[in-house]
Amino acid sequence: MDQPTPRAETRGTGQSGLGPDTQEFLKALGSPTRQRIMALFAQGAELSVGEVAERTGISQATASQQLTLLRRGRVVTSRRDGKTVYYRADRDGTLAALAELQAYLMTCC
Amino acid sequence: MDQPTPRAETRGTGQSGLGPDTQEFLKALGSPTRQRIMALFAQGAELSVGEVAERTGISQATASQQLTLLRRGRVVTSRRDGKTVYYRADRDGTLAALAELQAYLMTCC
DNA sequence: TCGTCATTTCGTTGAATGACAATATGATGG
DNA sequence: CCATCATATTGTCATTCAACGAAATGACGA
Repeated sequence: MDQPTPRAETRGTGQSGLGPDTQEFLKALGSPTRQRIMALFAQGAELSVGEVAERTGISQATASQQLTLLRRGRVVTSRRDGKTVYYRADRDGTLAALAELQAYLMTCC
Repeated sequence: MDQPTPRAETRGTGQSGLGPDTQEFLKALGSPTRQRIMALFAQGAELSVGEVAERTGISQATASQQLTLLRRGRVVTSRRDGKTVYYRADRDGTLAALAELQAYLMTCC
């Protein structure tokens, strides 16, 4: 039950703080394991789930789950080529989250 | 099965990952409760532990603990005035973490 | 179609986190 | 000093999270 185009952009949170997307972004990057995964995507590298699992030493199931969380945080994007799903850093989502984070931090600093 | 030994890595602020301070920063802001706390510090407001506890509806002990985590993440700073400890947003720590986060995201986008 | 490979989902277990009550620490006034 | 107020720490429990193995889903070639 996965929607490939979930553009639920609830921008109306307002004064309560960050939007849900940015919150997911922070949560995604706040995990040491997911940070270790993200280190593999440096320089625009594109890796399959199996490669991520092998390089990080975690099982393929765990890699798939963690990559799903990273995708929910708009940190990576996925591309399917046959039976293989390739992941890479999500430039737009990352920059958007960073911009919102910056704007949010402007309100308290 | 190959032996998963991914240690001996992630040292310093190279491209392999973020520094420990920024990791703590992300972890601190990734919590909904701590985000709710941070929303109180908008516009440079300065609040005591008891005020944070009362406004968020959590106990005084929990407020103190969460504020300690936020301070460890360089998100807030504390100032003691008599028996009261006032917390406020840490401008320098926040900007430093944001800068490092930006630099880190440059390596993959 | 059938089998196989890569990924995803399911079900479970142990560790980490969040929250509270109770207690300890520290600071000020009498 | 001693009492008191505000904060920090400790102990405990419930919830959440990370990770795995096993099974289901989806895609391609024979």
